[in-house]
Amino acid sequence: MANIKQIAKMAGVSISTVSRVLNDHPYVREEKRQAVLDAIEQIQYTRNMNAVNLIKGTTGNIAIMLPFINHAYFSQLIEGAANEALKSGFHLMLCQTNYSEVEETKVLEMLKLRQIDGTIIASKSLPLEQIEPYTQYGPIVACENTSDSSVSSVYLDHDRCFRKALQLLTDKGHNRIGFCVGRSDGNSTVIRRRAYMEHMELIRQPVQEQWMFHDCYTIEDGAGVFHKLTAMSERPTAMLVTGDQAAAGLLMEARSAGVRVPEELAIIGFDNQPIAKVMQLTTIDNHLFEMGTTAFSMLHDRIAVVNKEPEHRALAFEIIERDTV
Amino acid sequence: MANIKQIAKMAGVSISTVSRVLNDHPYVREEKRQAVLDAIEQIQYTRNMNAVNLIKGTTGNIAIMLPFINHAYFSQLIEGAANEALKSGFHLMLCQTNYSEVEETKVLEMLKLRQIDGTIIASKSLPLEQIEPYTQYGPIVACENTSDSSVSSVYLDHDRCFRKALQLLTDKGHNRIGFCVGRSDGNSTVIRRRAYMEHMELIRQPVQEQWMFHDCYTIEDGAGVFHKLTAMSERPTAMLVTGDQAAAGLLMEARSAGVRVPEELAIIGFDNQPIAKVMQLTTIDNHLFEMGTTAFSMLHDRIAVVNKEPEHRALAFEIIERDTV
DNA sequence: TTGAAAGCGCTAACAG
DNA sequence: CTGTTAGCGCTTTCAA
Repeated sequence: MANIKQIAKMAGVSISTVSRVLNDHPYVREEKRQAVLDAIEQIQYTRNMNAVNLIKGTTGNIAIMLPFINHAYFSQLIEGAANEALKSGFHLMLCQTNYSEVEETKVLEMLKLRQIDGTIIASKSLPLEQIEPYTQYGPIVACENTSDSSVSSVYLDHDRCFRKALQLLTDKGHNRIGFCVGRSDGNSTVIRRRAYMEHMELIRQPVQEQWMFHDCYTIEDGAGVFHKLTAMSERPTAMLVTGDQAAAGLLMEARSAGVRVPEELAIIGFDNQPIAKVMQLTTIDNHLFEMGTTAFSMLHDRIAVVNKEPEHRALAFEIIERDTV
Repeated sequence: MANIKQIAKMAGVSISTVSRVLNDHPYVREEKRQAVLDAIEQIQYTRNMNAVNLIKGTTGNIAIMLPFINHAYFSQLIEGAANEALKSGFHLMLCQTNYSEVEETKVLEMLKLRQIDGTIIASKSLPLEQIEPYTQYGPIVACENTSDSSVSSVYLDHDRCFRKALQLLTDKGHNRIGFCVGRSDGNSTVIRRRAYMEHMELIRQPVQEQWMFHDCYTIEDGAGVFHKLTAMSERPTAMLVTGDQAAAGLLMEARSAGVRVPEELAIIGFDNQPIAKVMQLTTIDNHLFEMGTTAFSMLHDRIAVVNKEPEHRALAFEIIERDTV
């Protein structure tokens, strides 16, 4: 395929001149520029970006690390990041890890291999200490609180968020409260669990282990929770469900089983997804799209300005009250 | 950062030897190999992939072109492709286009710029003639029928699929049938519309323009359709909805408005997504995940074997009968 | 304004 | 088995 040398020959100039017009440098006489442009047009020349990348040491690619894709939470996040990336002319590499530490490390290694200029960590299982060393190879922005780390972050304050939701439930007269979360060992789960424990203590309610559900991601998972609930002798009257998909599944089953919502069972979802609106589900809007855009722009800033201080930004959230509380 | 030369010096060998151990070539005496490995370990060396890419002319990256990400249809497709890509050690670049021809062209140009080794087109608006020329720069696999083109494809036979669904509706006694699709000018819409027209003629029913809805993607879009339907004096008794999200929205509103499903309104969705199962929605499983995996493996084959014949593969589909028909 | 030349870091003949 | 050498295609001093 055509290269810069051929263009130079065709246009009767040196390769430096070709490079100059390619890069919009000043100081190229108009007629030479035209000659180069003509030659480029004629043989349909395009730069070999690998050569450019080699010499520049950058690629214009960034990675986004996530466990799986087919989930509304990550889709929204990705969409936000992708939108911003598109605007800045960056390419987004999707790195699915299934929470495997080996795969997560591979993503980080890409930074060292100079295949990407930076990475967004949407969710991970690797401990932070194993991630930090990689910041010397390129900026990293995580979508969870990593304060005091060289890894920047944009996150939801799970503690405040959970407490506020619990308080709302209590205000509405619910004391028998349960919750559903994702990974049982995830960073956010630890925080939420603690917030929950403290709230229960505050309102002087015993804690029921069986009211805490893990691995709730999909509509079906939510539906499953309802059936587990009905099998219990002691049931909660309110559920906090992190993820509208799961919350919707729970709500759907509850309604079709004739349970009165919110009187017999109040539900608060998370993420403010379309399904929540249609089902009139009370939910917490945690600005996932904005999380994606912010993550990208923080990353972008750090790609542009080397050694920029790490930054940690908490996102606002709000409770959208609808019919399930 | 460290390069191959320094390793060579440290290990007391030539750069070729270093390259050989890096590439697992035979013919390297064990003690030299060990010396190289030690040096690599010592200064935490990793290859600069841009140099490798330059010389090899490949990147190990492929692109997936799609209009938007945050939609179950594409999420499933992406997940399939990403899964396969992961297995083969390829990286997936997410290229969101919003159906803009400019953006779509940019994705194709990446092939020329040697930023990717091939591309999957999940959905596009660019005419095929403008895509074909790019196959000289790398393989392209589209997720829609492109028979007789240099662009390979893996697709759903929309015609057969629509007819079969329409027939089911008719068999169940529904003659007043409407449908919802995505883009009004999309390739699949043309096919579906024709299948619909012919079916209506077959069963000697007049065609009602107002029963054909476009741009139905989300749950909310589906809910909106129900309200338009109720505002009509002449209403269909069955709807074919391409996309379970939209179908679910329609179904949800219908049920909560007290419409008897399927007697007064039968609904068939598409994609067999989790929401369909939970809502007991009859739907068509069109194997989207498989479409993604197949698209990738077809692409992969063509990256490995240059000038392999284009291939066109139709995927099977099946109707999952539940409670809405 | 322009061109020559020195790399960027690596691979792969080729000749030992 | 191993090293020398010639590039891959491009950018960027430096000198003219």
